[in-house]
Amino acid sequence: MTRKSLPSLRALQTFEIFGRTNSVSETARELNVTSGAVSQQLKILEEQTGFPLIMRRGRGVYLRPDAKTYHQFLSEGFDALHHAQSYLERIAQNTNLSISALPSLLSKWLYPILGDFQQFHPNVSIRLDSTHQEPDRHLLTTTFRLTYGSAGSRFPFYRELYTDTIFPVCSPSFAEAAPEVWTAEGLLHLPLLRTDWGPAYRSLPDWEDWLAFCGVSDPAPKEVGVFSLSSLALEAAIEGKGVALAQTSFVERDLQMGKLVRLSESEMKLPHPYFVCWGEGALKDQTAKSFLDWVLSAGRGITA
Amino acid sequence: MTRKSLPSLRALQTFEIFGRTNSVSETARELNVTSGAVSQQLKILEEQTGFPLIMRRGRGVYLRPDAKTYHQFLSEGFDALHHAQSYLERIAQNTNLSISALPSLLSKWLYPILGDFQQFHPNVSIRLDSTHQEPDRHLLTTTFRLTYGSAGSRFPFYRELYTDTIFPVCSPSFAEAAPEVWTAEGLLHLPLLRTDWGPAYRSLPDWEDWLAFCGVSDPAPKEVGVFSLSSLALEAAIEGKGVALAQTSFVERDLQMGKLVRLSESEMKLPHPYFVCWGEGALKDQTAKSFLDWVLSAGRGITA
DNA sequence: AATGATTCTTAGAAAAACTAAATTATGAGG
DNA sequence: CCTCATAATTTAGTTTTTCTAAGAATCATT
Repeated sequence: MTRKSLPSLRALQTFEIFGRTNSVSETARELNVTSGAVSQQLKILEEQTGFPLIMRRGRGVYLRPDAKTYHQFLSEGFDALHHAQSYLERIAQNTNLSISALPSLLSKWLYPILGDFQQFHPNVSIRLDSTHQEPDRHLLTTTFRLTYGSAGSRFPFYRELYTDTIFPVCSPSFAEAAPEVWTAEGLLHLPLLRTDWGPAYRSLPDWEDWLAFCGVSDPAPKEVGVFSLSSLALEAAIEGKGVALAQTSFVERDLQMGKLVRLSESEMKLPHPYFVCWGEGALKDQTAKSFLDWVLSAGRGITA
Repeated sequence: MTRKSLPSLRALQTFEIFGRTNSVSETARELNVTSGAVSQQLKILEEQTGFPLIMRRGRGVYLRPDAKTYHQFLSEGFDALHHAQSYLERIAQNTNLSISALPSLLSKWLYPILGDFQQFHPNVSIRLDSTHQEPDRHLLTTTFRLTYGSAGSRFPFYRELYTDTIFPVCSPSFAEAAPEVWTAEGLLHLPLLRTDWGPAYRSLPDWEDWLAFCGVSDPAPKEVGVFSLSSLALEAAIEGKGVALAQTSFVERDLQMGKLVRLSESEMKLPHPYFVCWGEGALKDQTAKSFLDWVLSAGRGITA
């Protein structure tokens, strides 16, 4: 990821302005320096790039034909830097929220309901970060982190959102084609979509746990795919590729819309709850406080 | 066009790397400086922007939530600078031609036939610049300039390309609807598309000149539009908006393709020829020499 | 409590950028 | 052709910025 080193940035900047103005003295004026300084910077750039960028002729100085495209690219770069700068000035007064969450939790639970919050806080710009990677432990880099289980308790402050429950689901057409989906034993010989939670979330129940929970004695299911995110496993189930273990909070909409059917009345509790976490000074901000209240009440909606 | 001043570029660069690595020492490594230097630059950026970008906590340093977007924009900027740099390294060995020409001459004559040249010089990359503005008088900034009349003789070297002739044209459907287009007198009451050549090219003939040339005594034509480029007037004629004065070299294709019809057998010579111009060292390059030969022979094709 | 890894803080050193003034080149105007 | 005005360059010396080095502080881990 390390990039090559650039020529002197000051020289690049000088060259960029010179390319626009085609005049040393005008460039000097824009940079608030003397024309001698500009002259030197241009020479430095030619030395450092090893490329003759400029033609000098008496009292005139001109970009070489080849250098014009180079100059255009540089201009775009400096434009972007200026843009970044004006962005910074804009956000200086705005209220902002930055929320990091586990990918599936974000895409399947928080994001679909986030509109409800924004409706009441239309001027708040929210930055979402979808990552498995837990942020710094003090939560300085993000206002809130939504995560699962023990990961939550490692942050300075945290509160339980809800404890999810799981049950098997599949697409309606799949259920019609394979009536044995309705019994736990029947599942054994069907394609089961498995979620690989990764080393940090080993404790999350998988098909073996579900089958044991249902009293199946020798759980050796047929396996078709390992998905790194539960949202991907659910997509596959919707497409009729097999049966997935779904979390209540993640499939509410898909069940309502008839894209998935629930295959069992009983359900299994996850061993840990989801948490919302924040850092030391986070709640000083009124908007952050509102968000916390809102997200907690949304979490209570799941349990109820 | 003058832009606002940026914070210290070195500080921006340091911050950009820090935002990617999230580590002072790693940033120091990438910049080949000590970590103390990085620490200072980050502080300088915060001072200059007046915005708290970074949270410090013991041995850890973190981007503030708000600063992440700022950092992304900066990253794009530096990406562009790196891109410019790699472009420069790439073109270092290539043969390049840079050609500046009057807009209509470029789009209506040179560009359509340029493929013939490139066919025989496939490795030559050509940069085209379409502008009314004449380049520096020594032609250091562009290899060739194609221009009209006296403008050509102000460059160190120049040769005549061709002297164009003009005649009226309109779309076939327009001619059908208004049979009076075929006589000069008939034109007087039709919508005539006029080209405004600007102060530098006053000598170019307009409708008044054409009507006088045809012997019409009191030329006071009805006028519908002034177009700053002759190529725009031709577009309007093709769309059936009226009658335009066309140059032979600009409408050859449109006549062949039946988009326009020529309304008079006679034609009027332009007072001056087009020129191809170049600067002192230009012909040292073999490719430039080939281009000159080619463009001159293409120009002879018009006169013949 | 010791250890190791990381960052921060200084003072002073090194490098980069700048100024001022002399110098060169050229174009414009008489 | 000569002179004047304009622009850019060069050089020496100064100012500013950036860097290093070494010690202090913080905090997770052992």
